Amino acid sequence: MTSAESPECEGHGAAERFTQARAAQSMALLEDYAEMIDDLIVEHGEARVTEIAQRMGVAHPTATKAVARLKREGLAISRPYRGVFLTEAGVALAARVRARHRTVVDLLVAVGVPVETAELDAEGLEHYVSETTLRAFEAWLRANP
Amino acid sequence: MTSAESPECEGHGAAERFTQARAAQSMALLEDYAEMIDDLIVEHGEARVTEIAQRMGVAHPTATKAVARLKREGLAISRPYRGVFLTEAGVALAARVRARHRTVVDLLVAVGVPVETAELDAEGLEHYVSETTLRAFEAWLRANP
DNA sequence: GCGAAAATGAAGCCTAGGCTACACTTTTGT
DNA sequence: ACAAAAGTGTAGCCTAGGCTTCATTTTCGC
Ligand SMILES: [Mn+2]
Ligand SMILES: [Mn+2]
Ligand SMILES: [Mn+2]
Ligand SMILES: [Mn+2]
Repeated sequence: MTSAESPECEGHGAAERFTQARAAQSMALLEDYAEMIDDLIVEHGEARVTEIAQRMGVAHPTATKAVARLKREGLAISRPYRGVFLTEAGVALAARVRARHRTVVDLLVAVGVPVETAELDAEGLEHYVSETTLRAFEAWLRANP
Repeated sequence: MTSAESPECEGHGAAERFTQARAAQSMALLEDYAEMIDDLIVEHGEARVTEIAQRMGVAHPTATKAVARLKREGLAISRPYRGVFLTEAGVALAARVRARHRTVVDLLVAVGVPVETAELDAEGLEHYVSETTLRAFEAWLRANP
């Protein structure tokens, strides 16, 4: 539309895409930390801030801030100088995120992306895969084994 | 690896994934604005801040800040109370981003994602698709027409 | 041409998410 | 048992990217 052709041809469809992408972005950090904390608990029985920071590739106060946000959102609990643990909601999120991550990697590999690259890209991609798209991926993978 | 089995079994491979994802994220905003400004110039001959803001779904000062960053990075130029234009580098970025966006949508649709959903998800996904993955998508689409 | 409307700029506030520096607590080794 | 080392918390700084509010400029209608 050059300016005001029809009252509402588009112009509102465009913004929605970006708004949704921004919403997904705001969950990305939470999702990655939840999954990683769950990994650490499985491996070590607890998740320590220092190791979370190491694996995320950030300084330890950065990890501390992320944990604070997880707690604020009801996804984690912790006490001073003790390990970090996930709430029920946190564990559920971690499980969902881990499954989605795997599906994304599987689909990438299935269409010819090298495994190494698939692992790298999936870490960013996963957070923008909607439920609908995820189900489409799963269906396609089942149909193309 | 419970703690320190082998000197460097892993623990450094994990962080790289997140570091790469963060790097991609820092380019996402620039990419979307460059593409949109290019769209507007093609449609209207120029890109006005108000319309950029409308299409991005943000307030106009937010768009102004984004344009300031584009200028700082050598991707755009503008003068007070006049339209925004792209530099050669900006036009090149826009073209690359537009092509990648289209490829991502095409691949999603090809594996069974509804077009509407593909358009929504692609707006976030595109920024995390590496060159290697993009080429794999293109090859797969050629092989599965 | 001029006044009203629209667009733009500028200032200032907020949160998220990075960082360093430093203080404090816990763990560890002798 | 106690000193050193490791881990953790806190404070404070930075940038990006949202927002509102208000001043200024341009554009438009008459
Ligand atoms: Mn991730
Ligand atoms: Mn992941
Ligand atoms: Mn985008
Ligand atoms: Mn796009």
